[in-house]
Amino acid sequence: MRPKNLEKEAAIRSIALQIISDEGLENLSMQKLAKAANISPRTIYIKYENKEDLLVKLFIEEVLGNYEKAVLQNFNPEMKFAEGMKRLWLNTFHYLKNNKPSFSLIQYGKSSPLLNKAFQEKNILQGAFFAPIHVFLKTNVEAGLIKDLPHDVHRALLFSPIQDLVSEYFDHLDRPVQIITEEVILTCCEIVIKGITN
Amino acid sequence: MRPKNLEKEAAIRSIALQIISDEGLENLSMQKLAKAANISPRTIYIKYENKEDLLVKLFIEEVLGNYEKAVLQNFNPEMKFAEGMKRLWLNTFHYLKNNKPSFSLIQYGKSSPLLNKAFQEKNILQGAFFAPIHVFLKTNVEAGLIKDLPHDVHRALLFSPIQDLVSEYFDHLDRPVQIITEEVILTCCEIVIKGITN
DNA sequence: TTAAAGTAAACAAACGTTTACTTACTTTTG
DNA sequence: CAAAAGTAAGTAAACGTTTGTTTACTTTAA
Repeated sequence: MRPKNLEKEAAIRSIALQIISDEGLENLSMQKLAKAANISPRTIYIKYENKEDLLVKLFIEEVLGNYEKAVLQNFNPEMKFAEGMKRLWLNTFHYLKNNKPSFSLIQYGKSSPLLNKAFQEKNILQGAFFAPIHVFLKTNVEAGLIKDLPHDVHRALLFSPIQDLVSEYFDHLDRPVQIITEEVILTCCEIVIKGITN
Repeated sequence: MRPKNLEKEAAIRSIALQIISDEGLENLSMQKLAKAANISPRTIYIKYENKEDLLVKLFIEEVLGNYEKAVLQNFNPEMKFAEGMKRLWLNTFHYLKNNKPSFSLIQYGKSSPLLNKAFQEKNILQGAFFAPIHVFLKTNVEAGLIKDLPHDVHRALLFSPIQDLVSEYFDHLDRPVQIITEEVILTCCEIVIKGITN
């Protein structure tokens, strides 16, 4: 039996992300993707059931999976609060600024009903993504160091600004000066820490 | 000469938003829109040049225009910082939670290259949206009350959490309890204020 | 009467997906 | 230990639909 060509599978995923990032999710078609990856449309259907299946797997496995890994690198829930937060913020910044296609699909995850639904199901049913962050926040709440709020609210307060700053980073790539530097990120992180700390 | 039927124009816009919110931008087609609005596809092309033109005008004029108006209601840049922030946060929360289709398109504005580009051009060339907020922040920086940062960075720190909380609000509509209440919003607003204040 | 607003029906192009076939590798066989 | 048999991977070309947009015509009110 002829074995699967794993390079082709990888090409499908990375080129799909590329197209979504450059032209938008609404402009990704199976035929365009096949042509760009230099394969037959049929080949995509060997690896994925249909377009929805491709998009959901791309989002959940490829993008969110790697994103989670990158963000949690060298992080552990027993770190001191400020130290842990800075680690998470810097990991997020460094990973996303070098992976624009992933960032684009993550943004679409907040817009597209298809991807949003897929994320919620995965997140609710199988225990959440980013479990160590859950533990980290819970520990710090119990120690009385930070304010007690539902986890989703914590997430909005502590991590939505860094995602917005990454978005600004990409917007500023087309402009004369880059205002979003590692220094700015750390300043912002301190501001967020100051707010949530008791 | 036969006059334009303004009701049809309004129907096109509101039904387009509805479809985008329910099924996603990638599932909005001109023919589907025409059928849902009970008009001929040709009628859309009397009012809009093409699909891009429709989407951009929907986003910039209809959605962002009304959103700006709602957020700035009863706000003025001379308010005390904490008071002004709470006004802006509550206006945002109340408007968006009652206008899910608008919120959906705003989210797409951060993902879709088409809408993102349209927003940046409008925002950079014609003086920004939300000009009174610019003044408000500048005044408070100059008075030494809040930290001095680029405006885009301020925006990420001060307003991205409220948008994320609205997203949580909608996610929790399908669940047994709503955790995002006006009380939670105000608590979060105070946390953000505490962080940015000198 | 005039002219833009509006409709029904159609256009070519592109869509997601499938059919019919070939290729390339593993396993079985003499 | 080669050669034949078997099988999933992969391709080229096509399927019927739907896409964005237009053509040819009708309606409406100044």
